[in-house]
Amino acid sequence: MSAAVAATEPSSPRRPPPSALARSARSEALAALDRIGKEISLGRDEALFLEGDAAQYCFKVVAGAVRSCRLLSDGRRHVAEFFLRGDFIGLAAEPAYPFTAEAVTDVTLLRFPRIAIDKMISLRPSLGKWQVELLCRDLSSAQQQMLLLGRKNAIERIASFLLLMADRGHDAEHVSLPMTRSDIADHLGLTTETVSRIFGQLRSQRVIELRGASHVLVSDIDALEELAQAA
Amino acid sequence: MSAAVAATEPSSPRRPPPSALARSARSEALAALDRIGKEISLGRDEALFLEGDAAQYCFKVVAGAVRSCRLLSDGRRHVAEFFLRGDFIGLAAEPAYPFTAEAVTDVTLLRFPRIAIDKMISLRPSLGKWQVELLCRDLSSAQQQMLLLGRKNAIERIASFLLLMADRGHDAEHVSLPMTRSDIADHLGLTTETVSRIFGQLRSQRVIELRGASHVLVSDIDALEELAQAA
DNA sequence: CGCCGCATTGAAATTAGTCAATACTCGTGG
DNA sequence: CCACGAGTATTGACTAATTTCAATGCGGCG
Repeated sequence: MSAAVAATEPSSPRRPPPSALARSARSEALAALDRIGKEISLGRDEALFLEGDAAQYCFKVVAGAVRSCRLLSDGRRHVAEFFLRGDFIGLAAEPAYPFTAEAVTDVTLLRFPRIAIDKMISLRPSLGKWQVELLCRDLSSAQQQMLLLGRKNAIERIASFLLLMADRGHDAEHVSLPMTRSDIADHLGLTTETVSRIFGQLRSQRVIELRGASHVLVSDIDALEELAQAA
Repeated sequence: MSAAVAATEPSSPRRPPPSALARSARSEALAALDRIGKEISLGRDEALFLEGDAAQYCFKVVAGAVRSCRLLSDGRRHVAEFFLRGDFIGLAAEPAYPFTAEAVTDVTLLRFPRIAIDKMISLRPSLGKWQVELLCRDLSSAQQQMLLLGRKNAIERIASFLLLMADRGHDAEHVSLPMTRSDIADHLGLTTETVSRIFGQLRSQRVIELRGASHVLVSDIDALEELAQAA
């Protein structure tokens, strides 16, 4: 459905590709993919697509952030993923999108017709493998998130989330949180009030500092990892 | 990683294949796949593999049930999925299993070397599509489960779970629960006590009847759907 | 027939949620 | 440049849901 890791950085430190040859075939294929994308922009809170829409396109985040969410009939919401620069959205081969995707901030995207993607995948085996790898990574992180939602308490959830965001940003010290407290709450299965309180608690324990609501400075990453019960 | 729907029943009512031709190519390929599987048996609570093991094999459940789980360092556990007859385990293309898989009951499995599977996939495009579809389905149901874990209360979780199990069994009226209360609790992010209490509550509301701990009779499926907040 | 493990039930404790009020912040317009 | 205002975020007091701890019950297997 999406990539948790930037696709324009083919060699993640976590999962090096099997060989230099495969690596170059892949990055060439990904570059070719980029070339068929059309750049589009959306304002904050605008929808890329709604749950149930025919899945005509997939997207890659160029700048800004996107959230995917599902709703219950009475309005309760869960935010499954946040997509940052380089992440793919809607890569899964389903006839209808299984979730709604909305802009968290003003956002710039590359938009790809799914038909063209499927065609490229069927022509280039390296792209097919790339798709399967992204799906596997997403599945594994979804299961990690289930562990968090099912078994971690509020502090552990926030600490885990901050570590994840720290990992994804350029600077592990300065974590930027483009989403609102409410987005974070709906991602972690908490309320905005609880998110706020835990941030306050972490601040008073000198684990983090808050430089405005959307900028966290991690003062003590070891303490944070301790608190996260690193699985 | 796994199939939520039996692979030997190629035409699920939910997701019919695009064409009769593709359908027969796929079922032929799946039959060929079955032929390279070796039948093995495990006793209750024996592990198929542990989280972090090299992912040499994948498995298909012939009889019995399997659970996949992840642990926190202090022993808290989450059961990500239950695998029943026909489901595939470990189909994701990852170098190491990202979770532990254990027999819920005595179980019979087909075991496939991953190398052989990858080879078949690269030779037969229909198998590759099948793999991608299973991954997408798993990902989507993982996200559904995140919604459950993050936003549903205990009654809604149990009701949703019973409906899911009813759907997977042969008879929607008679639901068999081969796993213990503790397995169910760890799957739904609850405790065994809460699971028991909710079963009791549903029984006193005449929504279900309990015929022994592992056999539930659904007396009022409409009420159950109501309670599940069907997403 | 009697265990042993699992399931159920009860009472107390705890965590996170709810409701309500106040404080920021950032963007806008005077 | 500063003041204002809307939308967020934070904080507090209270409530409710689920967990925890502790017994008791039940059922299947030896």
